[in-house]
Amino acid sequence: MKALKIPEATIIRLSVYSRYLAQIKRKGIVTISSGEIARGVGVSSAQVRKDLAYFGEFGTRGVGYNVGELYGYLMKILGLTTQWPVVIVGAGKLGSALAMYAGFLERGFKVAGIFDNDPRKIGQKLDNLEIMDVHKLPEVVETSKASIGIVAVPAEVAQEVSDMMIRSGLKAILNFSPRMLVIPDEVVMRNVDLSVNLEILSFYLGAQKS
Amino acid sequence: MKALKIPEATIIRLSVYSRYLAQIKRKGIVTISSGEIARGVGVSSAQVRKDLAYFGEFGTRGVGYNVGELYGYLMKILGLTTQWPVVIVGAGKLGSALAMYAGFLERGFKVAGIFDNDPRKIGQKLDNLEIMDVHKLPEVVETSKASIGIVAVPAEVAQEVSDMMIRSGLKAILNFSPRMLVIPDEVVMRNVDLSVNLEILSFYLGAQKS
DNA sequence: TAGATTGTTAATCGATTAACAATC
DNA sequence: TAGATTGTTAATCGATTAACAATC
Repeated sequence: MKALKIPEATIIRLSVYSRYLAQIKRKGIVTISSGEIARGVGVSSAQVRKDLAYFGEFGTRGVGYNVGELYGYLMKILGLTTQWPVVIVGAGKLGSALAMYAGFLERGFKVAGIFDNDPRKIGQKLDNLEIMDVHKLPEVVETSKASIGIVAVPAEVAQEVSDMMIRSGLKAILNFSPRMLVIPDEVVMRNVDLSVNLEILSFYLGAQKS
Repeated sequence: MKALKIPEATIIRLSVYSRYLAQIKRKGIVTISSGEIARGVGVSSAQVRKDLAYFGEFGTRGVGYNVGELYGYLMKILGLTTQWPVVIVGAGKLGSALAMYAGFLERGFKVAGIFDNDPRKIGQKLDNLEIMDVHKLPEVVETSKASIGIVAVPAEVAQEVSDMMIRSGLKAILNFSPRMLVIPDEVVMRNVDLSVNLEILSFYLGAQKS
């Protein structure tokens, strides 16, 4: 599929475009230009065309793009035409919120299980989802065919949990713990740092003063 | 303070370094080299030195950096030596989880108030924090001296909430809604997209197959 | 045909990496 | 002095922007 290396920034923007197009589609608009997409999401029109060009030719010169068609292509490129089962380890505040976050479901991610090692939490329900013993992880990964695991545990046990996830067969990890995880090359990982965004704001607020 | 333009990627890494140093400091280690920091957080040693060089000279040639000292400098640079009051609008799953997220408090962010417009939510308590009517926002921003607001509402009302935040006097916005917000130039904003990280994993998992 | 907009190439810009003199 | 490591400059790499031929 991918001949040349695609910048990660491009993938992020494709996700943004796809959501913007979903919104435009809902309004019943049929055709859109790169310039309109650009204005809608806050990038340049050249950027939009360049990003799309990595994957093919989706538009018509002189006309623009068919909204529904382009949306479909983007969802396909992003791998969002099938549902991804996801498992979460850590049923604290963050893990629980993520488990019930509707935004994931909207984009095709289904929580196949949430796990913890705290006996007081195991067996409790989050809506319809029962918190399971983390020892059940390998079993659930297998039966649900999950590929993606979310690490929502304290930093001290994040590496251990990540190791267990990989042993269980997960191929991708989304790490919410503020700790660098060591993983094999073939596993895909992303680190999400909730605090860092506030810290960047803090930095810029501070810089403004001086 | 800042003579030349500092890459945002540098700020993000400074935040990562600072947290790694906190961990090292707790272990009682006094001196560290750029190479060790680099290995600890997964970047190159040249990158570490370059990032620090934007702000001054913090090390000793032939020796390395004093852990506690460098940690202090980084916290100062990031503006984390004072506590930032933060307000959250939207007391749904995500907003509530963020309000109670301990990771923010650890890094100096204190939730000064959480707001909603749903009468069923107003008056309810999240731990010790009472969910307030969104009409009280301007008042709380003023009395708490908050500068930072977190948008945790559905996309449809995100712009409206952002406008209200800015009218209330907030100078920085952390936007969790998947919608581009229009804000005045002097306001700092960051968009956090929880789904996009899963989508990137989805993309790479898909690309591996072909 | 005239006007509009794509896809793509070349130019620019910015960030990372490599290398090394300075110096502890 | 010898070894280590910083701070900084220059080289490399990669991503964004500008420009325009292709074409609807």
